[in-house]
Amino acid sequence: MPELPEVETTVRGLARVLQGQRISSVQKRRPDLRRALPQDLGQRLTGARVTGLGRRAKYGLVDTDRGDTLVFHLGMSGYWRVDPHELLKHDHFVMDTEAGRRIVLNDARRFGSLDLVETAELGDWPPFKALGPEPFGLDARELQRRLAGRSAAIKLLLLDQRIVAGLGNIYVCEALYRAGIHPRRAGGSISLDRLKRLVPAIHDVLAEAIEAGGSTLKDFVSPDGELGYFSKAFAVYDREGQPCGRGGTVKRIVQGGRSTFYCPQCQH
DNA sequence: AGATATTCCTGGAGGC
DNA sequence: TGCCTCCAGGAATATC
Repeated sequence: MPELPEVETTVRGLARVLQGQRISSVQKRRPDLRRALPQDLGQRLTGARVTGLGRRAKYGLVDTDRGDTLVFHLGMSGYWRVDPHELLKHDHFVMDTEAGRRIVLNDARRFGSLDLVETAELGDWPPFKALGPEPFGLDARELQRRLAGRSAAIKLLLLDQRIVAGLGNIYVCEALYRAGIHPRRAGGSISLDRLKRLVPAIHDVLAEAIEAGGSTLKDFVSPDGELGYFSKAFAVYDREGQPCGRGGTVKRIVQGGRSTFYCPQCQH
């Protein structure tokens, strides 16, 4: 599912098609995803030139020369296809460039979003305003400060986008495993020494996933249609009952209504 | 304030 | 074969 590495991979793929290109037309194939698409999306994008692409947390950003940024979130099932032969069920948004390229957003579950925000106002845009720091650039002391006084499980706190922005269920499980930290441990009780193992673990697992082109799981496809392969490298995620690789056996528990995978032998 | 539960939606998997 | 239930994912919202 799209977490930070998949969004990063998607943005890089879209950049190859969109960077510097003029948008010739867009097509809304339904009026809403998670929320309504902007009424004036078509007018504001048509004829605009793409000046840059970027990412904030799990959001992809497409800047235009009109001072607007198209902000997309892939939710749980969203993905872009490039130059598809045909349109499929759940293809909700189509954008064409003057160069004759096409990108199509498919999102069966519609937990994703598409917004058009004035680039200069992005920092004040409500969904961005509360976001914590990017995982890259986060250091152990900063994380310790953000966890201070919190009694909730570290697993849940790392999923909270206000504490760190961009982590999802998969990479939180993997990072905690790598750092040897039990997912139920109270966030505020973790020593600085242990956070100094956790932060690099987060960096490493994300960087490796980006390097691998994002994980596929069930329905992530990179923009050029190639499947990523990082999912083969999961140590614990979706591996209940299987060996963790260091002699332990992966266990599944539920936290906040969602599955956590960890190794009781390796994580304390 | 913090912690927890619920909601949105579809499709795939597994049970009978 | 079909019908049923359960589960996955992210984030906003509601409720304790």
